[in-house]
Amino acid sequence: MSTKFTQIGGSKRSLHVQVACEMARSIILGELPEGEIIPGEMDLCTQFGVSRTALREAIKLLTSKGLLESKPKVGTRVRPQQYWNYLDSQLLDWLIDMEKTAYLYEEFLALRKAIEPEACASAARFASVEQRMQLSELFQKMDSIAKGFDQDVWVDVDLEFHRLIFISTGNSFFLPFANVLSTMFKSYFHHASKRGTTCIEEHRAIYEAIMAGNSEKARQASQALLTASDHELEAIK
Amino acid sequence: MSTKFTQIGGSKRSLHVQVACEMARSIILGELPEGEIIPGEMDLCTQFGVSRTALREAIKLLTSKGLLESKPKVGTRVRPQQYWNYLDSQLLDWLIDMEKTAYLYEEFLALRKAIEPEACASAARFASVEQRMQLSELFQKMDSIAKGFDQDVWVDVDLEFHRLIFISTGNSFFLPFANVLSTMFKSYFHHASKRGTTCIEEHRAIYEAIMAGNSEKARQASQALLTASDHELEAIK
DNA sequence: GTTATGATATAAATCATACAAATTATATCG
DNA sequence: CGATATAATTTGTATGATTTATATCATAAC
Repeated sequence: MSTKFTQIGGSKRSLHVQVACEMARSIILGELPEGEIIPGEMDLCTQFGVSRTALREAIKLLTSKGLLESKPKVGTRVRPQQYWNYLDSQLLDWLIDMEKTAYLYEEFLALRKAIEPEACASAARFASVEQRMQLSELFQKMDSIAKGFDQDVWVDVDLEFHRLIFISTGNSFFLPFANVLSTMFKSYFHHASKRGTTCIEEHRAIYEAIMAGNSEKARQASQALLTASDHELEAIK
Repeated sequence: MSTKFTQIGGSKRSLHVQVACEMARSIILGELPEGEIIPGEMDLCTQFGVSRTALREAIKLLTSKGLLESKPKVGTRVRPQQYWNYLDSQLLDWLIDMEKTAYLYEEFLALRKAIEPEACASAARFASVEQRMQLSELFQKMDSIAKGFDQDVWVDVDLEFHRLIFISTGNSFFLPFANVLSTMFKSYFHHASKRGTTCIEEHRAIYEAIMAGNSEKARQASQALLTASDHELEAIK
């Protein structure tokens, strides 16, 4: 286990987050296998070159995300992968910066196909008056941007559109998806840089269905958009 | 802000988790409104009667779940609700122990309706040979338990059945649902104590469809089960 | 008057150290 | 040989000192 980790320092993020990120990396890459007891706190402190306070806060962070589990005397062990909370935006942020994680985009699209049509249907039924106003405002912005296409601006507005839909469901459990979606989008457009389709007509269909309170139509429109996204993903591979 | 929190101590769980739980409670109940700066570390230490170490680890826990956010000089503030990670089993565990959270069961059922049919469909396509064997074993157990019905045993096996389906999708993003489902199930059967329906035939339909690799049938069977669950929930209200 | 620039106060961040508690392993005694 | 006590190890908790980041305000430049 000697000198597995490199010294930390220099970056802008807080120390314990950097340490947590490094450890998460090791765990995800399988350098620290599931069930394995990781080195003791003191060992890790010297390896990372940080104090025990910082290290422990890093461990608490990873414990909260389901990656670690520690007991007095026995040590801190890596929990089985099935307990990792992939729907945590911070964890996801660390994941997608790694190699061989392209498959995550496909898996995420599969999740979206399950969840977003239902979210759109719910939004059509439960969105408040205020939320419908916000959605209307947002879509008008999208519509105008779609013509003179500017990718950076588009991503932000597109994201806000989908986020607002999740919020408008009024279902607490749909909220985390908005955040995860945000993380995935940003990373996706960052890596697969130049791409140009806005699918504005598909978005319009969703928008109009939600405004009309037609949940069945909203569901179908969302499915249509995601099928289009599917073709995009194929084109890139 | 004086004496908002009571002294901590006595329970079996680690200190920082108890503190985190108490703080989460206050936040969720709105005693600490969104955007509000919570008292400084020293204040909270004296209020809870714990050291700064314990308090800070508690804050890190809540930060990881999206409830808090802290910056030097400015303090630690409560993040807007839309960033809270409701799909974190620990957070959920704290939530459902509180009053006026019955609505969570309904919201969760709505989420299940979106996600589980797709999960079953995926499992039918992607489950490995080993996973199919495990599922077979599990269902036989369910079938035998369903006759001489013992609630405690049933819940465990039922849970394992659904968990295995999520795992069998091979999609990382479906894994967290298994854990959340587990938390919700346990709480549900704990509160609404005596109830007896196993829906064994609905489960059988799912099981057989997955084993047969018939994803469309698996999807429909799952929908049928969830509709039955819907009626159960109605009966309790 | 408006906009940069820099000092300062403050709260969190980090460090270092000490002690407590829990659990495993070992050794001792009946 | 078995049960119980003891010791050793690892995480858990506590505390004080020190460092770093940033909002605020004062000052200087434009």
